[in-house]
Amino acid sequence: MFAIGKASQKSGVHIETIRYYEREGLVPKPDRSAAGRHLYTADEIAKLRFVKRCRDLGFPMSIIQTLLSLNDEQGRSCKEVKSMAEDQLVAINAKIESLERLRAALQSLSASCDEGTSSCPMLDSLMSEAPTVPL
Amino acid sequence: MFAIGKASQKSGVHIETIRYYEREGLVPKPDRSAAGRHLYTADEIAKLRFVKRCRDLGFPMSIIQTLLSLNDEQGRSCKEVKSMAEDQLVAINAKIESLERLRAALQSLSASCDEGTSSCPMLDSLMSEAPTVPL
DNA sequence: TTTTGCTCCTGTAGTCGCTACAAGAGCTAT
DNA sequence: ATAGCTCTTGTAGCGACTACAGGAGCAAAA
Repeated sequence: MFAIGKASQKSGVHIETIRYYEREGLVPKPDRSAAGRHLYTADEIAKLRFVKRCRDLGFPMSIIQTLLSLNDEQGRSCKEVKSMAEDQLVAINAKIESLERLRAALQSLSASCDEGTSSCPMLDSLMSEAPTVPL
Repeated sequence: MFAIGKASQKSGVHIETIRYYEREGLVPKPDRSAAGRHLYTADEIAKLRFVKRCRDLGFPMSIIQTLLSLNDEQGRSCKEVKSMAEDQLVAINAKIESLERLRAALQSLSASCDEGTSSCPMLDSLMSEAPTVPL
């Protein structure tokens, strides 16, 4: 049994964030010591670590909630998990593509921006009705 | 002179978002008609369009505020603008790389997840102390 | 002219995923 | 005993919106 500081260290989730997850019902509030402190079991810490990894993978909390319940459920969870992972992959790919388009636009605007000129081509383009760069 | 609905249409910024920008002081509140409605000039609409384009390029509001003031200032703004654009490019590249790492991790986890098995390798890996996939 | 239905106004609260702070109680090491 | 860390609850803030509620105004059809 570990206090919240240890649980935070072992899971990699900040103390404040653990409390936030508990408030939001993403993970259950653990039992307490006589003095009213939360005490975490190894299982509860594993759950926190799971949440952290999923967040790092870009899953929103609502999806993580579902994943946690699939995990508790045992059984034919794998198919659903895989499909959620694939949805997430699609979302990540979309984000990457949109950032790449953005980068191209910014690079082209930035390249037009030379040092000596009195007005700024980049600002002018962004202000104009028909921009020189597609977004 | 255009009412807020037209200004929204012409700039591509949602009405509520225009009001939000005005509340935050990013753009000035326009003059009013006799009946108390905001009336937007072409210039004010251009400013809104500028803010929209910058937001689409991923600039935060604080940077946009600086860009707007550089634009008003006239003069040797171009160099500073270019440097801000380059900072933004660095940030975008970092985001793209981190998303690509994420994608690799998710793909590898998802690939391990086959349909028939009773427990889910992906969930197991995410729950375990030493994960099979680097983040 | 009245009525219908759109637009506009202000103000407030909600979103997501935290993060920070305050004021107090408890626990541990010297 | 004391110093200094850790824990508790509660609340407010972040960025960039978005979504109401409740009311006023305005333009065009009947």
